[in-house]
Amino acid sequence: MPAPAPTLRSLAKLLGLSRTTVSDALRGSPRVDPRTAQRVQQAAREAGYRRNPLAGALMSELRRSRGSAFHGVLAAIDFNEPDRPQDSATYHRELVAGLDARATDLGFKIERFSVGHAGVSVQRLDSILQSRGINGIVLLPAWDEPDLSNLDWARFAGVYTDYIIERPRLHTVCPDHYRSLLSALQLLATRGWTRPGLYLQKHQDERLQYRWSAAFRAFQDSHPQIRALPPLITDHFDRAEFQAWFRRHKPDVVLGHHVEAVDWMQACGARVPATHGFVSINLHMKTRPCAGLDLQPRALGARSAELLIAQLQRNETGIPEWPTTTTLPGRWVEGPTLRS
Amino acid sequence: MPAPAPTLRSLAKLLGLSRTTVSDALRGSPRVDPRTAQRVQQAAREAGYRRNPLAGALMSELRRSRGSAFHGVLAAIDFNEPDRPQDSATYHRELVAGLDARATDLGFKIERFSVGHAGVSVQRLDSILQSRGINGIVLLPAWDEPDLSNLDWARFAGVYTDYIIERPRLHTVCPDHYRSLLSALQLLATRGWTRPGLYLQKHQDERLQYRWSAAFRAFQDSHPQIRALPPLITDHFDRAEFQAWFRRHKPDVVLGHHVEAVDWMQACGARVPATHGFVSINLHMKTRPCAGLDLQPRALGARSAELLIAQLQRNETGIPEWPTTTTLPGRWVEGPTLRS
DNA sequence: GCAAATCTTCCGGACAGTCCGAATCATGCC
DNA sequence: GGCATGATTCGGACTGTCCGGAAGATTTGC
Repeated sequence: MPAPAPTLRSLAKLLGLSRTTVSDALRGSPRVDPRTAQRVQQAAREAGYRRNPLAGALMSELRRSRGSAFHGVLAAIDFNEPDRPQDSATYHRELVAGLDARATDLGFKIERFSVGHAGVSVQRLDSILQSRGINGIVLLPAWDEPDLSNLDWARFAGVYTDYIIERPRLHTVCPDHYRSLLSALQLLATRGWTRPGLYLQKHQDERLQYRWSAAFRAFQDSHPQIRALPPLITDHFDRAEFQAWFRRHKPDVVLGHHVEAVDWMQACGARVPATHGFVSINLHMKTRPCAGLDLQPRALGARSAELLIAQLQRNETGIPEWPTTTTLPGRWVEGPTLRS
Repeated sequence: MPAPAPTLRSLAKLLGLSRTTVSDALRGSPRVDPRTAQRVQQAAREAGYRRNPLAGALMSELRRSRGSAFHGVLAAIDFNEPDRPQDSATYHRELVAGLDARATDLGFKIERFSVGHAGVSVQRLDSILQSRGINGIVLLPAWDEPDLSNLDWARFAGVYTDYIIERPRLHTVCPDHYRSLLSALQLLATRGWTRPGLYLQKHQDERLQYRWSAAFRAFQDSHPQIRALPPLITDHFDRAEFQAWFRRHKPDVVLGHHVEAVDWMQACGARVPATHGFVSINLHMKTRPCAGLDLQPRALGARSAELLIAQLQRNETGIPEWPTTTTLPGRWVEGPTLRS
């Protein structure tokens, strides 16, 4: 018969102290006599006491927010960037939808906030969140490098829903671009395509640390039967540049973000999907029906909610010691720009 | 002045019922009169009641486990592979150490099991785990593709601590090889190294879907001032092959797993660290002091424990609908094989 | 027809750890 | 001696859940 697990109260009784003194002592509060604190800590070690992190999280929240009880509200922060491309709106929306759905399942609620330019300042955000008793934050993808280092992170737990954030270094959740592109290329190879071409905007590749082009090159290197066409990586989408590249290297299937490339290919005499193919590497940016990769923003949003809520349940706030990246491979979707 | 948020107790008082009846009613317990339940639910909606998810999780766990000493036991499964290289033993040990430490923090305990060859069969494992009431499983890295699809996954939550597992498709936790190598190369570039060379065993690159070589190529592509030497990727570590490659391409710094390459370089006339450098891309495989990347198995183990325990606390078992990969960048470590 | 058994519905106790105001006691100063 | 100050400890209140049992209604058995 195993002995029941020691609790604050049983430990207190053992020591002839009150549960509060024991609690304060274990957390190193200056309100207790150092000698008492030491005695308590030793007794805790010997009794094998382990504090229940869930209870800790609950009580800390409950006591701190005095009255306006913890209601599990999470903030979704949108960076109001004027130069962000419009075509990422669908992706954003789906991300928030997944976030919302999963958070609701787990008993939390999402509220959206806008920061920068048309939105509030970071300092204002800090006081808004603190007065509302919100301490879980999801940062929606930003086009440029976001900076929220001015927030008082000791009070918050946060997740960024894109590859890299340095200010501060938080856990991130994002698509597995590398693996997604690799499996798309593998699928195309089994269907007989031998001259895949990649068309990217430079900024899109750089912000992912070249993961798109790296996967493309790695696939070429490991598949000798595939023609190693050089990818076209340009500063801006440009018809003339694309067509020069297309005519010169003659890809049979083009992979890229910009669906309008289909028109440009057809203007060069290619027939899509009869003779040539086009594959979108982010279907949420498409402006017309298309085959390609669904990067699954909805599932990413759900996963972000889980990650954040797990932190809150462990009562973990602040910048993580070892920030991690959680990735999800894309899902292949058939479409009219590729013959089956 | 905002009204205080409604709680179970305030709602119960309003309705003239006890807090337990209200709680049961809101969770659809068959113990309450359906008419009462409906009345409660309507009142809750009108009052805008939202249950505190933290308190819910805590109490649910508390009541269910009825004062047992620990909240649960997790299984760490080791695949007993005869052909696994010996040099991964340190990495394994550190991984388990991190797992154990974090699990203990969170009120869980780790027990190790061995499967295959010298260990038990998968079917035997299934019955052992079920009879012991264990339902959280961490799979330690396997050299070949592990197969645990025969386990009755409806009862288990699992995490694999390496890149890819297909049988079944679980969440995984592993180093971010791509990002680690990229930042190591960037660091070397800022220190003036211009001819980095990569030396890999083929199997090591393939099981990571070419992430090592892809990062190496991506770095070369994006840094024109760096000489793009071809990586040496061989079936086995081979001195003659290495030296031929070294003499021909003259790398000034070599990155790889196999520290013995330092001897081979020196036999070719290179002086390490005076004129040339060597960087290990997995310091836990080193057989002598060395500069390089610590892939942080301890932190990975800790993260695996968190991921698994979060699933258990949400009461989620079975194969996840969308398996994700959680990665952690390596940490740069100085050493005697590289001048500062 | 009435006691006993069964079922329905609701209630109360116990539980976790935290925070802050209040209580208690010792010490210093005039 | 009286009062202010400081050091230390304590108690109350807080969240939602589970289960044993109370109270009352209904059915069963003879």
